Amino acid sequence: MPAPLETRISDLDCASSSGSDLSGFLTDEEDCARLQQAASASGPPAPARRGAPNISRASEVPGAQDDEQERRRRRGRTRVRSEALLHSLRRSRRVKANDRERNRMHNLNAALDALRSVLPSFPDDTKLTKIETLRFAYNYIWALAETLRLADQGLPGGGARERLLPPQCVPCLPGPPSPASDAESWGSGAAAASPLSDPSSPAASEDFTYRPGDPVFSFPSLPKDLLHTTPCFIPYH
DNA sequence: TAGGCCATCTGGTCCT
DNA sequence: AGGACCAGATGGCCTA
Repeated sequence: MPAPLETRISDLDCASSSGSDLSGFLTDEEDCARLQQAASASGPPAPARRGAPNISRASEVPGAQDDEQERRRRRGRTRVRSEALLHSLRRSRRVKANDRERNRMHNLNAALDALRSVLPSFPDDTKLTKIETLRFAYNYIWALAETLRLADQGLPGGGARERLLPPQCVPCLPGPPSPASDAESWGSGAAAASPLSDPSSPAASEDFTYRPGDPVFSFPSLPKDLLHTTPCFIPYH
């Protein structure tokens, strides 16, 4: 059985709105305040103050208990008011959900910005779109793993990262997963799950081809001028 | 002006 | 029950 309307309304958290731009709608605080005001107006009468005489409205208005039409009108007004309150309640919850959703998307965008910041830099005034950022990061990881794998195949003794990547690329790279950060340990996991054997890897897609010595980022949706200003993807000789 | 990208709103579904 | 997540809809802005 649902809680009484006035109880649910009083439970509303009125302090959580972020002051968002909701032109045309009530803010959360406004909604809550209005709901609570309406609830106090239409809810059951407040408990009598201690010592105050407990006198009902009906007894205040002699003859009102006999007026069936008046009671019916009051019931109708109460029902309409309750429906309006429920509508406002839904509205208030919707506004709060919108607020959370907005915040969630902001967090997602912040994560995308963080991802952009660790990808090799493009010209400062160029910002990758969301889909480009994800594709780029995917290819970037794949290419690093593939470069290490090929390098470690052809260059015994490891150290492929240092040999293959120019010094300016080092700040671009995410750190290795463990403190033992030699090329073998860094690349072994990727080699074990080689992108070449993965049908979802760029190498397995007809859109992507990778040959040693090629610039490895060549997915078609990225503008060519961006690709050619990428500093980090040509194997270092 | 069409198309791409983005932010926001919204209702449904899943999870805790 | 409430929050997180998701996908669709919508409108604004920008660019070719």
